[in-house]
Amino acid sequence: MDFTELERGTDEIIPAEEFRARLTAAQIEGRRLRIKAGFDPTAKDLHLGHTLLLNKLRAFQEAGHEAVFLIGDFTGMIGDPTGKNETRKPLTREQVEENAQTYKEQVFKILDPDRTTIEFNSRWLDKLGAEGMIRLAAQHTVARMLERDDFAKRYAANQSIAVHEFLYPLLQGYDSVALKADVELGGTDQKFNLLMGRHLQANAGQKPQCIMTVPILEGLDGVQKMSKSLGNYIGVNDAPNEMFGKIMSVSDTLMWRYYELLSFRPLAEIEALRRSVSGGVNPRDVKMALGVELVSRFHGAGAGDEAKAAFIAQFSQGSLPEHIPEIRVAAPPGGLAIARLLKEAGLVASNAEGSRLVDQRAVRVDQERVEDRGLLLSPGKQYLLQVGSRRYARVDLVLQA
RNA sequence: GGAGGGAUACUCAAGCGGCCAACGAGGGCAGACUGUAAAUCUGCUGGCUUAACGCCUACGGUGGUUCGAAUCCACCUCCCUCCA
Repeated sequence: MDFTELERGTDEIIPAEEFRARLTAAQIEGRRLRIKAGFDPTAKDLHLGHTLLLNKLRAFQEAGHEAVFLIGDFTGMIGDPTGKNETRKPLTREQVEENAQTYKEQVFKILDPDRTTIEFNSRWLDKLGAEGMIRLAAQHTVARMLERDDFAKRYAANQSIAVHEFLYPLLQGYDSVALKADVELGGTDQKFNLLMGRHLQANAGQKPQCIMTVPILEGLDGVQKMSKSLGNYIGVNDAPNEMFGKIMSVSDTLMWRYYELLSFRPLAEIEALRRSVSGGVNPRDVKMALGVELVSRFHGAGAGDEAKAAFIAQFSQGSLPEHIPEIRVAAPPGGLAIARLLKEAGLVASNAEGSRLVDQRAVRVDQERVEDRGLLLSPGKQYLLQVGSRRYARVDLVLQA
C-alpha cells in the first residue's frame, strides 16, 4: 500500500507504525476510517494556513475515508490558548455560529461536500454538564497539564493561566471520544491536544486515534505563524489580485516554504524549479508561477493568469490598477486641504498622518508628487489620489452644500 | 488568610516631581535602491488645528498632595511570587 500521498508534508505521525497498519487493515476489511480535523471558529475567514489541514483532509477523502470537519462551536467560546501568551476573550454563541456559517462556504473550495461530515461539538458538549466536566477533568493531572509547552512557558514567565484554559485540551480530546475518531489531524502546535484525545479514548475503552500533525505555515513576514490577528495572512476569500500581490510580496526564502506546503506540484518538479533559480532564473518568475497556481485554485482556472497580467501592468509597468475606489467628498468653495482630503477618502487615518506622508513625498495627485502640505484642492473636479504605491482613490470633489 | 513584587503607547522596555506626547528596541508606514523580494540607508510612527515652542487626550482605575504628577500619598481592580 502506498502512503506517500497521505504522508506528504506532514510533521509527525504518532504512532507511525500503527497508522499504516490501521489504514491497511481498513482497506482489507473494506472499512472507512473517520478522520477528524477540528477548527476553531474564532475568526470569520480561513486563510492558507488552514488549508494545509484541509488539503490533508481531502487527501484522506480521496483515499476513500470519512472526513469529519469539526467546528468547535462550543470550545470556540473558550478559545484555545495555544501559542497565546494571554487568555482569549470568550466569544458569544452568536458570533461563533456566524463564523461557523462562513467557514462552510470556504471549506468546500477544497473539500468534496458530498463526502464531508460536518459536526459541531456543542452537539455533545452541551449535554456534558458540570458532572461530566468534572469526570473529564479527573482524568488528567495538573502536573501533566503543565507539560504543555505554552502553559509551561507562561507559568515560568509568571504569566496568568486561567483555570478554564485547562479545559480546552480536555474538551478537544473528548470530541475524539464522542466521534470515535480513528485519526485526528492538527497543526504541530496542537500535538498536546491531539495526544489528549488518545488518552481519553483509551480511558473510555476506545482504540486511541492516530494523530498526524502538519507544519504551521509562516505568515507573510516569514517568521510568525499565519494568522488574521497578526495581519500576515492570505485569506481564502481574498480577491484574486490581492491574493497574487500578497504572494509576490513574500520573501524569496519563504517562497520555497510555500511551494513545499501549498503547491500541489510533485516534489520533483519543485526541486527542478529550485535548481533553475540557482542556475540564474529570476526567482520573481518562479514566484509568479506559484501565484498563478494558488489564485486559480481558489478563484477558478484562468483567474491566476489574469491576476498575473494585472500585477505586471500595475507594478512592473507602473500603470494604474484596474479598480480604483471612487468616492465623493464635499469641499468648501475655497478648497480642501490635501491632508484632509486623504483622510476623507479613507487613505489615511488622520489629518496628521496625511500631512506627515506629504512631507515624506509619498502622496501624488493626478500622478504628480505633492510637495506642499498646504496644498488646497478646489471643488468641481475629479482627482486621482495616491499614497505610496498601493493606496489609490478617485475622488469627486463637490462643492459643499 | 499573611508577606512581598508588578501594571507605561501595537509589543517589549526606560523614565520615579517640571526639560515627557514620554529614551531605546521590535513591529508598522513612507522615501531611495529593486523584482511590491531580501539586504542596506533615511524619515515618520497620539489627535485637532488658519501649524505655533497652541489646544485636547494619554502612563491599570478613582480620589488626594503640589504652582506643577507617569513620577509622591490613599483606596480599588488585575497579575505574579513566597508562606498558610
